[in-house]
Amino acid sequence: MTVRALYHYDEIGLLSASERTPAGHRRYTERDLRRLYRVRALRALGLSLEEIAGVLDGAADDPESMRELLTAQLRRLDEHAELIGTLRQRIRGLLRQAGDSSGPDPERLMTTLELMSVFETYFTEEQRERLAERRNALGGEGVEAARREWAGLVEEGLRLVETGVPAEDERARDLVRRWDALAGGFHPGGPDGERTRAAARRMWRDNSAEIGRSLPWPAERMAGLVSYLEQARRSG
Amino acid sequence: MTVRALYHYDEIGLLSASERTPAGHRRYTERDLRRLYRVRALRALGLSLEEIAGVLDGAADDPESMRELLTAQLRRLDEHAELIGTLRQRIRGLLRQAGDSSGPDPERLMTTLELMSVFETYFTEEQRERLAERRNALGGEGVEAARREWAGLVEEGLRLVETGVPAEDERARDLVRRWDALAGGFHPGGPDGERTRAAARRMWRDNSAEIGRSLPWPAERMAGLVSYLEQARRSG
DNA sequence: GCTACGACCTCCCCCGGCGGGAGGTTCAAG
DNA sequence: CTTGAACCTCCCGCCGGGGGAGGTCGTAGC
Repeated sequence: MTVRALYHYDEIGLLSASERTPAGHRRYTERDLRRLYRVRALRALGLSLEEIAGVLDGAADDPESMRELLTAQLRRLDEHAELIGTLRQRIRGLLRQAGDSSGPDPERLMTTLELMSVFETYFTEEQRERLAERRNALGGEGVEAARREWAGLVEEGLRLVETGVPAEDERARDLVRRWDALAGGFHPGGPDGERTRAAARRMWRDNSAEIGRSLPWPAERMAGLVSYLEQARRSG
Repeated sequence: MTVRALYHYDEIGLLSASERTPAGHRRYTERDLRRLYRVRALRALGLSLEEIAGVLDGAADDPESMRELLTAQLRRLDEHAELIGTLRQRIRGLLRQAGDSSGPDPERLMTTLELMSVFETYFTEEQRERLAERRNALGGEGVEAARREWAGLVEEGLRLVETGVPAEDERARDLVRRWDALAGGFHPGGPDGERTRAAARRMWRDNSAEIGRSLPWPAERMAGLVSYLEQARRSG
């Protein structure tokens, strides 16, 4: 406990010495001291000074307020703990990614970071949770199989683009259908799924270069493919 | 993302638009945008802007810095999670105390809070952990038995005080010995135990009224008993 | 009684990570 | 040409105090 904290409590009216010596020095009475003890204990539980003032001044009127405050604080702590848990998971994932290949690859790590940010820009937290649920439901091999299948679709699409097949061609439209079916496995059902699908298309359209950076194909070829597929989708 | 945050990043030199229009409007280039993505992702992991600036500007020189930063952050999050865990335990304990008796008893709750603060004043965090270990080792019934035995000692001591038996009397010194033996079960062994014992005596001496408030005997009688025992201890 | 030296006082600026507003300029659509 | 939105700079505010300047007070030793 520093004297600055006491001055601060005095300033904000949370706890002031009820007496002063003629010279102006603060004299804390027994009652002040007891109030200080309560303040410190409640601070140590993570309550704000404002909340503490409220419960200490209003507790006489409403004996329930204390319990309400504590349960509310418990909820806040629970939420906070959950947040910390997800952050730990994420950081561990990043460290695994950075550490599993023999040489550390800061470029790949940075790209992953960028993609995390792009993801959070286009999907709400709720949507990201739904998507994570779907991904977990598919399991590791399911995701890996989808990735391989998708790689085949990309190769096929790049061939269509670069051999000059128009986007209105039935082959392009069929590719779009298979592409969307594959992506569909990662989206939740119902109107939520439609929303995440739309968000994903926006994300691809606005950031195909950025996303392409994490893929084995050159970013500009991916960008071309994305706009080609978009055109084919509109035409169908 | 608000524009204020971008201005702030500019101000502290973390991220500034590399170009400006003739009118002075910021133009963020593709590279700026990628840097922004990294900043946002690292912020979302709980890193400070200063740390982010450090790792983004120094990562080229030292590819290890990123990993170090992430592991350090992981440690911080672990500590934070542990703190939150203990706070939750405490709050749950307080809520139990407030809720088990039929009517809520805010006075008792307040007294408990005061005692928590007094405890934290006299024992370091490490010492409190040791004491908690000992208490857990004794178990619930062990603590309850000690409490009953101790109540007997208090009654005995109050009789000695109030019948005028001098503190130098053998009966008083014997009481002190049994008192200390009982308390000894709650203290760790070795020099640590000596330190926590000394801290406990200081706490009793300075705050017998405060502590007595939580006991079934009047505070001033407990205060008298404490100073009597102290005198007896010195005389022996 | 005098003189150190510590403890206390008030007043003010500082941290991080922005939010919000005032007051002015610029841009794009109608 | 106007109008409304977007942008700019500059400044004050939050929370829980930390730290220092510059002055006063209290007490212990000589």
